Amino acid sequence: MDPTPPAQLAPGIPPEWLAPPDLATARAAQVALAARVVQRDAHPPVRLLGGVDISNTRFDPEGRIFAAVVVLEWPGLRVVARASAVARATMPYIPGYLGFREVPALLAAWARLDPKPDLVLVDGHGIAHPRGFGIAAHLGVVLDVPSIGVAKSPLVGAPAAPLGEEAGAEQPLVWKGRRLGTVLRSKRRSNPLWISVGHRVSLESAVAWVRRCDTGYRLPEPTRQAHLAANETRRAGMEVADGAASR
DNA sequence: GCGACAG
DNA sequence: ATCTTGTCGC
Repeated sequence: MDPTPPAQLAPGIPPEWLAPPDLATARAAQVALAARVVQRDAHPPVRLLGGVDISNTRFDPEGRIFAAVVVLEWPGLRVVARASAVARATMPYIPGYLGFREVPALLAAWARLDPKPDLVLVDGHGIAHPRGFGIAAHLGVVLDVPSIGVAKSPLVGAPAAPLGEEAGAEQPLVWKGRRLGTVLRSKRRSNPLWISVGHRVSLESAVAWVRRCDTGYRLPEPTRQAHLAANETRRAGMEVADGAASR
């Protein structure tokens, strides 16, 4: 693969905050960065949508993270660009600190992406997080790019009331009496999606975009395509490693 | 102190 | 996140 161009960080983001030495520092960075999250629509007209995800290999001694970011045209939802990167995990997976583990790899892939999307859907929570700084908010603030959190399971909070069984049913996501997002059953007989603001979008728009990106699957198309791309990247990366070892 | 806990 | 093809159920 090509050398990784330096990803452009938003002004005022200390690079060392991307890889804190310990959890206490990481936690402090989250609290400070969470203050920068913009929970209203402050983005250009959306012509290009983005999707990001990562893939891991079970028991990988190298601890590699295969990141992928895709761009889809709107409307149409066709993939028009893709980029990927491989990075070494700096941290293990710790609930509440996912951003520190995955964002560095995503930034590397992002730097190689062209064109850049106007709005990105991230696999994970936005502000629906103990300190209001889930990975979607993390990536959004660090790049200062509009983002939406689309998680497949809860981290904090619960639906305000039992969620309907039918496709399209939704309930407010509430935690400690606060509205953090929306729980949406995107498909019948499937577990719901946990949607929350990432950065520079309102919750209303976030939910609307996820609904618009429905292509018949549980996951919205951008995130679904990113997941496929991340897996392809992993397989390709593994082949290279296997080939080098066996030939 | 105990249990929960995105990917 | 990942291991894994076919299979049972809606």
